[in-house]
Amino acid sequence: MQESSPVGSKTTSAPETPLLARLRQMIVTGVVQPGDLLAETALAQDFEVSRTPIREALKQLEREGLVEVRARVGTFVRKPTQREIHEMFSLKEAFEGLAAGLLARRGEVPELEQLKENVARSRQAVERGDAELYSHLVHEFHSTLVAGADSRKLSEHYDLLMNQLAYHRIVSQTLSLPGRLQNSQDEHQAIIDAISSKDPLTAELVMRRHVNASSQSAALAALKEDEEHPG
Amino acid sequence: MQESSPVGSKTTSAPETPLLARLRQMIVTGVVQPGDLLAETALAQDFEVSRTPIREALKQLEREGLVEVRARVGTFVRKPTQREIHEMFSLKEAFEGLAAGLLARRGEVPELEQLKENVARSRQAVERGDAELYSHLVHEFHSTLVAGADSRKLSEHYDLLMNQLAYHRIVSQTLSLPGRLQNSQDEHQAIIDAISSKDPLTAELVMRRHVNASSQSAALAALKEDEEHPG
DNA sequence: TTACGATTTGTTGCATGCAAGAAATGCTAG
DNA sequence: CTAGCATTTCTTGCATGCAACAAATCGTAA
Repeated sequence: MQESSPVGSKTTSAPETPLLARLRQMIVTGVVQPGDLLAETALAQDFEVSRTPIREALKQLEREGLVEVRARVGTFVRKPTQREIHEMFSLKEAFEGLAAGLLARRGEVPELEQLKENVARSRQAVERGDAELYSHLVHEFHSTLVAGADSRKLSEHYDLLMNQLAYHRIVSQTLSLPGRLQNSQDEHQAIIDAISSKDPLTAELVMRRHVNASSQSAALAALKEDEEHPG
Repeated sequence: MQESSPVGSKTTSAPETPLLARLRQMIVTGVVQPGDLLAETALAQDFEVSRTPIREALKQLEREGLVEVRARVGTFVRKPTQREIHEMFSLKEAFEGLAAGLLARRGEVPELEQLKENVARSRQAVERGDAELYSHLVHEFHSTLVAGADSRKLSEHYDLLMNQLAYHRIVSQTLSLPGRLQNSQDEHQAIIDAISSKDPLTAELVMRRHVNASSQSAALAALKEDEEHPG
């Protein structure tokens, strides 16, 4: 265990391999679906590398909760349980509430401007009835808000969480929209107001109420979706 | 991308290898210190396995933020930056606040009894002036509280966080505790009271104030420590 | 037809060899 | 003595071979 030099960790660690990113993308976007087998040999051929780097990527995805590696059986795309989804929504509320509070403390930052623009564009999307665009903008709103908290550790945990929730999100999103659309829009505006007035406590409170309301309707939709297409 | 059977993820995924656990333990307990080189070949000989499983473990520890792998240079034990420590304390507050709220909603559960016993034992430790025992009990208090939230996902994120904070904890806690000893004890009691009366909002609020106060004290101690022994 | 056992197939786990590159070392010239 | 360059050493990255095991398949007997 010899000693050496580098103790001051730099600003950030090395960027992850493109291979890992591509595999993760395939899962969260639903290109491969829960239950599908991800065989190392097959992937190695597809990506034109050996099994070794594939293996490393799959191991990481296992830790991220996206796949399940069963020894000497295979690696399978994982589907979160209903309970896990519920737990993850609780965490989402905590993370985004924290982010809103931190952002409110920061004052005038570019992310705040981006949020305002986002709400403006969202309003147009609502008027036009463009559900797809609105969905995209909602996602962007939450991403921007967390990024605006300016906390790398928070972002890491948040990304980890949202990757596991992503597949679930895209299947339930469209279903949960209609009823909550206008409410959601109003809540976004309220969040921005609280942040703009540098009121961290209110910002967090309003944010958490918003996430909670969204989560409940999304969870409801997911449950319905799951009953129709079990397993 | 052929399809297959297992879609219902079981209660839990496979337990991690003992090798990974041992390596992680070496880092969080300070057996190897920030900046130390963890060479794959050397570790392979120590653990009497080939480089392959060592590699996998090190990669995972990199994902957990405990080591930094520099390509074709070496794998080094990582030391969080002051900023990262600050960010992690924010997350700790959010996690434990969430846990306190969830626990307060659960009513009578064994973990609540354990917390009460913990406070009782802590009081004795305070009277005896047993700082080491008290330090241990403080850690146990927080662990039990999070476990009592009964959320696997929360626990996963919390463990991930605390592993990165562990080394920092053992070097700074002994310094930061003495001054806050009685305060900390009172706050623990207040947290239990709120949980016992099934008041989630108060439980979370009190918990967060407690974590915040402890964190500030710890961060201060760490800063002082760091000035004397710069990384 | 059905139940059951042997065999075949498919998968991951691990060991090992080699190459690429970074860093330390030593050597040489001034 | 110092600076700079060549060389050596040490490290990880990747490819590949083989073993262990699980599961599916096929054949056989009742």
